[in-house]
Amino acid sequence: MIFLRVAIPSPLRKLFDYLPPVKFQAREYQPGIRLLVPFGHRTLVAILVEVVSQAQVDSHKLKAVLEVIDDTPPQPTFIFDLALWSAQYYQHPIGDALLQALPIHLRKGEKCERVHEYLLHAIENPEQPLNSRAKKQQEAYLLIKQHGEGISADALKAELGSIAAIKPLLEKGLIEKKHRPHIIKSSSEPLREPGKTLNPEQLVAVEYINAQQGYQTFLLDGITGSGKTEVYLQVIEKVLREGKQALVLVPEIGLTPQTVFRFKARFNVNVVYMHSNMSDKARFQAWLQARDGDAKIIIGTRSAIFTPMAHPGIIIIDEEHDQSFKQQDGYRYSARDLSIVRGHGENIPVILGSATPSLESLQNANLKRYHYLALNRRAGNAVPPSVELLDIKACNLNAGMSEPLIEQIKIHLNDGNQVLIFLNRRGFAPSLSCHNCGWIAPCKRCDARLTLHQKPPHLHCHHCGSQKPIPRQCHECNSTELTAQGTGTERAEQALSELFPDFPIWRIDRDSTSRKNSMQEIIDKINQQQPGILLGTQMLAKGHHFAKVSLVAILEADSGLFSTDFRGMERTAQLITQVSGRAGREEILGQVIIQTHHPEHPLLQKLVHSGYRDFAVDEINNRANSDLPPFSHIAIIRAEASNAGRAEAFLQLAQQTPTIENVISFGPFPAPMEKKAGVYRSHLILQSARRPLLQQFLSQFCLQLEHHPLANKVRWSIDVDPYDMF
DNA sequence: AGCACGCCGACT
DNA sequence: GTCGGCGTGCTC
Repeated sequence: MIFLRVAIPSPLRKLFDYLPPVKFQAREYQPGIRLLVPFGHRTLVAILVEVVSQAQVDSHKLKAVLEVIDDTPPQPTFIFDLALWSAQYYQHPIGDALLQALPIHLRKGEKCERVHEYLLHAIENPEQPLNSRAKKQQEAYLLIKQHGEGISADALKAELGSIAAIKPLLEKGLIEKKHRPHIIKSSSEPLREPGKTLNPEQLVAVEYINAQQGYQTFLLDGITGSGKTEVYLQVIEKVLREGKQALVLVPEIGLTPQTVFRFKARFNVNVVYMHSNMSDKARFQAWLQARDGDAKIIIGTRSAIFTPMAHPGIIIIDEEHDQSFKQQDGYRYSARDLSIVRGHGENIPVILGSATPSLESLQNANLKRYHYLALNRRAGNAVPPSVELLDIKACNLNAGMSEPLIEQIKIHLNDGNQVLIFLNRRGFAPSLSCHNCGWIAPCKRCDARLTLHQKPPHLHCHHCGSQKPIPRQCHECNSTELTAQGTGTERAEQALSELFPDFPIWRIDRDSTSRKNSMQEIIDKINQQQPGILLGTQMLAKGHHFAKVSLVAILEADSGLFSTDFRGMERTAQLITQVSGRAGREEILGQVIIQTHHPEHPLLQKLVHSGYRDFAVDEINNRANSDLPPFSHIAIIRAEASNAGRAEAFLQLAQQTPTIENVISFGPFPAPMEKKAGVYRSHLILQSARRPLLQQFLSQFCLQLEHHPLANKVRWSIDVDPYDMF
């Protein structure tokens, strides 16, 4: 008798045993295949983990598998094992973790088949004549006839706008469908256009990486504009020449058409990408092409780390410090960290690239776990920008801008250049307060203030999304003197348009770019090169190249300096450095002005006068002195409940279970924003100097939590290697 | 997480 | 009388 032990997408951290399907047939059950099983009152897609001869529960409780979906596992064993490893490491329920490693199409139980793409061919001597009145059909027929090798329905649609004519033409036998051969002309020469000439640093990096065999991790630390992408391209070239594939992960907002275009322009190979705004079907087809080796370059965001490759060649993580590589809810895995595990397992190199590497990666380079490669020179003759701290302690501010800054903006605009103003706050003002009694409009569901927006006028909570009209009177004293406190991008835009009425202002934040393509439209306008002001939030910090920007102004550097989060300083430094990198490219000398109330802050001083790397050395020392990551490893147990105190009570009880030696727990503490979207949140922090010890402890601790008397009354989750402490 | 079961309040 | 509110408990 055999039993099928399967993983079920549920929050339960265990496997479930099933009987083989009733219509029993002698067959082999390979781990990794998908099964349809009855579970409670539902039918779910499950994944076979192992075949056992002894069930873990009484046989009368066992149900039978309804259907075997796959004959063979849809993904290679290695990816299945990676997903298992990740479920274990991140302490996430196994079924959910295994299913999240698959494309959505497969999670839903769809058959794992490649859609055979058809090409339409014209039939030479059709039995029926073409209907002379059907103009659309004639047009389509002629176009198809022109394509001797056939044309896809998609391409036809692009030409004609409609493909309604295909059906009648097929029925009349005027055209026919033929399978497109899968192997896309794999020309022996992968280069479509020659690579750029490398500067000596790039050359060293490319040659160093290409000289290594098998698994190695390289930290490519290259300042903005130093040509990291060219290094990636030339390393990929070697991979392609060996007939292997490259997986390139980019931050969520970094996957733009231009990114993909750069790879397609260079190489004569099938490049696919996976992005959240593609259809499930399109992503699944890209996944299949990668799995079967037909896609040679795969570009994707976080979840693409689980994309199988038939001939793995290299993994590249661009902007490795970016927080979007860590999933921030549910299954909290880090695609960057998994890329190292994967590279090691598949014995292929991994490149982590960034202008502002994470302190973890820098420390790994210090310990010689990673090879450190630096690119310090900007491409062309671009000179690094001059950076200054502007003390605004005693300054009058107009919408967050000091007099000296406004003067500088004027100079740069009059020189015919563009100015970039960075303000990491959306809306008109971060709060609305009563001039008479000091009351501040609060969010009912969060421990937060409501942000005032003017376009359209309303109060908006940026933490839970709730909105309400602007009150006319103070809720405490009924005074009508309500005033906007502080500055957001809307207000800065208004002030700038009054100060500089002759120049265009382009505002870039979530509100101004919510419409599809509106971001691209604004960027196109900016790149028309006339002088003007770009004003925006961190959306401005990444990727986009603005050739005409000569001045970058950071209106407020202080918010991250005294953050309760130990990574606050690191993030601030990364953001300042990334934004500053937008200043001055090519022939224009760049200037960066950072407004601050704390010009004497030692880390700010270090960052401005010595740069990110020296800053990082100091900050790594600080981490070492306070035993924080990367010098220790932590996990957070987060609990939330609608009932105040219950989340904390849960963790309080949990905290009483003894830890093992060398694992310590702190807390529980109320979360930095205790109440959010109507729920109360509490944290328990576990820390150890040794990763395996923390792992060992967490495995048993999770099981205890699951059977905790309050476990059903609170929502709880675990975050291993948390990125932020919220 | 779902989903059903179950036991109390305001509707045709 | 019953539709539906969400507390509680279970899932091989």
